[in-house]
Amino acid sequence: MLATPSTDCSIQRTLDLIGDRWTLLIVRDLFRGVRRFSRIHEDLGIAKNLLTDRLSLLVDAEIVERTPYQQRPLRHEYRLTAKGRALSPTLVAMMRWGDEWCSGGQSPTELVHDDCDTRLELQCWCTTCNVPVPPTQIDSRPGPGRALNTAKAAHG
Amino acid sequence: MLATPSTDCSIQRTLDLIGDRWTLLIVRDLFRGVRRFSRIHEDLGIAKNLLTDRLSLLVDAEIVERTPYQQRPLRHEYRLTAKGRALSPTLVAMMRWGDEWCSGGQSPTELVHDDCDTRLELQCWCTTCNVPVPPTQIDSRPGPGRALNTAKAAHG
DNA sequence: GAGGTTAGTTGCATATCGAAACCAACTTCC
DNA sequence: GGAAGTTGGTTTCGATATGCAACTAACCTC
Repeated sequence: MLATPSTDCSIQRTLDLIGDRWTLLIVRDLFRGVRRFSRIHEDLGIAKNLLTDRLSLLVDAEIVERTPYQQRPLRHEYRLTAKGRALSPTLVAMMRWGDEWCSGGQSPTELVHDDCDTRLELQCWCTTCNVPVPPTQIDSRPGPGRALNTAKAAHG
Repeated sequence: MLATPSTDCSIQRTLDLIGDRWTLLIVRDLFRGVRRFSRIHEDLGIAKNLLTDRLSLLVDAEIVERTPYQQRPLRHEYRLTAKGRALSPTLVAMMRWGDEWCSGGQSPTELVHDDCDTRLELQCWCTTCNVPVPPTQIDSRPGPGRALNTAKAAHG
């Protein structure tokens, strides 16, 4: 969680916010509806001081918001913001990878389409052609956010 | 990088392997074709002892393989295995998130569909309905890899 | 008013990190 | 043939982060 000297890489910037051992697990719990300090604490087994620290970093980063769920005694819960919910594909990607490569292809939990109960895949999607795009049809190029760099074969 | 007591969660298992500040950046460099110790070292600014450590963990995890690229002096380079290349969607997801939320929507690098040059989104895809599935239409259920757990609203 | 619940803070031992120095096996330059 | 450079590390050590346990505070229930 260092202030890295702003390299022009979105992966780097993302990891600066969520790239430690606990943060994404906290976000996962919030997705699952585990929203209170004590519940997250017991679910993850994270030390309380670290949980306090990580939650406040997440709130600072506007990934999570802290809202009261009762007065007297005043208690807060933690909820994902739109920015936080946008981490969904990242978590899904990790989950699918873990399923495939760390659990012998057997998912502990499956994600399915609520309409038809089909197990979901994660893919790149072209909004123009309206088709999924496999890795082989992906090109990369320097984007509007700072150029100057070579950015040749930037990904796969 | 602790030996976590095997919780039934693929996200957890994935983070046990790649969930620290450097590992995914190393993987990103390998995707980009930066494969040698000294090049990764200077590109990331990572301490050499940590790079040695992380590379050997990646090799142990079979995400990376170490192969000689010359004899006399014997030198090795690091290449992604199939398991490592399968991390592509995870990196793409993080890249898109960082573009959207940490770079003011301005991508330093864009991924585009080679057919039509449209910037790509990463989404869940239902192979039955042949449509992209937004987070709100995702359900989750216990999978074949170990059941017993409650696994109610597990994701979105 | 004793005990429980929730959400923390504080203090301290230990583990991990980061920077720099050092090392070894070569190669190239002069 | 000796000096300096390159690559890929290992070692050392002070700084930082982590994990555990104890403590606190505000309230509620019995």
